[in-house]
Amino acid sequence: MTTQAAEGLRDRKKRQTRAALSHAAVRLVAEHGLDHVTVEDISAAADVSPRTFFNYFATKEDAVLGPDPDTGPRVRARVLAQPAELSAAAAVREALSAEVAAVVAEDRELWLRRMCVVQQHPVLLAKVFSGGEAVERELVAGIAERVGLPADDTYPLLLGAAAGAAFRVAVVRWSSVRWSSTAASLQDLLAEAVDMLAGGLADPPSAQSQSQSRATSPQS
Amino acid sequence: MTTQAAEGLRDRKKRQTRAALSHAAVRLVAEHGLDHVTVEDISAAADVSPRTFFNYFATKEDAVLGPDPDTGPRVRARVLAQPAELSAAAAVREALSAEVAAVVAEDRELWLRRMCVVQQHPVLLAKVFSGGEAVERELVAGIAERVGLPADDTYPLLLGAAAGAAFRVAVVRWSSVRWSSTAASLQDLLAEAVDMLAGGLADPPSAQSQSQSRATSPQS
DNA sequence: CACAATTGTGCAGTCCCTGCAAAGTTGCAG
DNA sequence: CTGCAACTTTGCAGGGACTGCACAATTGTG
Repeated sequence: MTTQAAEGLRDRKKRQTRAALSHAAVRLVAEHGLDHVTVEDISAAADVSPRTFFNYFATKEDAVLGPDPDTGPRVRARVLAQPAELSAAAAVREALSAEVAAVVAEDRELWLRRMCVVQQHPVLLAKVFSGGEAVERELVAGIAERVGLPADDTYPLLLGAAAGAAFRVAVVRWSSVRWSSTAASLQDLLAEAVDMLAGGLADPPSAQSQSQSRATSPQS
Repeated sequence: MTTQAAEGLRDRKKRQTRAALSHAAVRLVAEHGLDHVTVEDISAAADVSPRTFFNYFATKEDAVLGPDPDTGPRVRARVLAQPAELSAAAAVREALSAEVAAVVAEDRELWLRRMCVVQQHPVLLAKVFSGGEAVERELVAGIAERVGLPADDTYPLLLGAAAGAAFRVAVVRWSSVRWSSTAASLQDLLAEAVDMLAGGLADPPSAQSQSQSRATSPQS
């Protein structure tokens, strides 16, 4: 499904090179830290010239966290493929959940290491879901198409951005909690976040001194 | 209010230098495009050495879109200062609305130009609300404190991230619509987005062909 | 095998960004 | 006002990201 049968030698090699660079980047950065790894190191580990590196990735960060090029279209297709009875928000939830499941199943080690890297370099968080970039645009396009609104309308834009936010939060919590006793799956955390969004961010789900008593407790 | 009386010559000069660099950066980039302006150009326009530039901003982009250092704490304080009867989501809405009003009133021209820049370089969108950076962290901390939850709990993280997403969407729509006939204010767009979030992203607010086919089917 | 198309590579060069140490400024106490 | 301490600015040297360009290598095709 991910690899077409009718694929020439050329495209296969491209995939391999790209994967080699990505894997090398993730491994080295997880091992030595982002700024202790140069593009030269990565290309050397992947057996290509440094110049070739930039034929595949625009920046060093992209090699570590950049999604492969067909992630966007795939997510978009997933959103449209959800049963028509689902609300748009539910469709997005299911689509993302399916995507996470597929991606983690396919390359578990890679993603575990990626999460280590993210934990050490929160700056890269924006790129995990490619904040505002290609994937989110495709997602927005899919939502827009599904609900029959223009892609620059508030609703698709907001649902797409909110989904990205939920995804980011899920990743953060997952990578910060996985060292503790409770090991929640990324999908569960994602579902939790999306459900909370769908619930309108109603006050707190489980605070101690909350709904009424907040009025009694002076804050500032 | 913004400038304390008890402020030495030193701090005043620092403020001035920072503002000069920021203004020069925004002006030049709006005029010539992001990659046709070098740090050297900016520092020259601000009458400081290139080296000094990096004493104030870590990156070129920060000089264009980076919020001044006390934005984070200010937003946090705003969240905590909202009346206790408000829900957390409502408090965030009011806080952001107030922040936008204050900031736009104080330096309108600067912000208009900033929006031009953002429109030309969507890559910078993440930095408008400093996606995942200082301001969002402070916002999350404020929310957490307000509702009495730890700052690494899902709820504060998600509300903060969602607010950032709403802000981004509002800015996008504002800067893409302001050339058309309908000129909505940034605050209105922000309120619209936050309300949509608070409504749980209920299906489409105004879809044409969907309303019936979806209305018959309940969401999960 | 010849030919076109695509991909890999080396090279030169620009620019971003940093550490360090030497100036120049400002604040302050004597 | 004078000397000292704290801080800021600046120049310099340098590493590393990234790009354009020309050329070599490889693959697809007739």
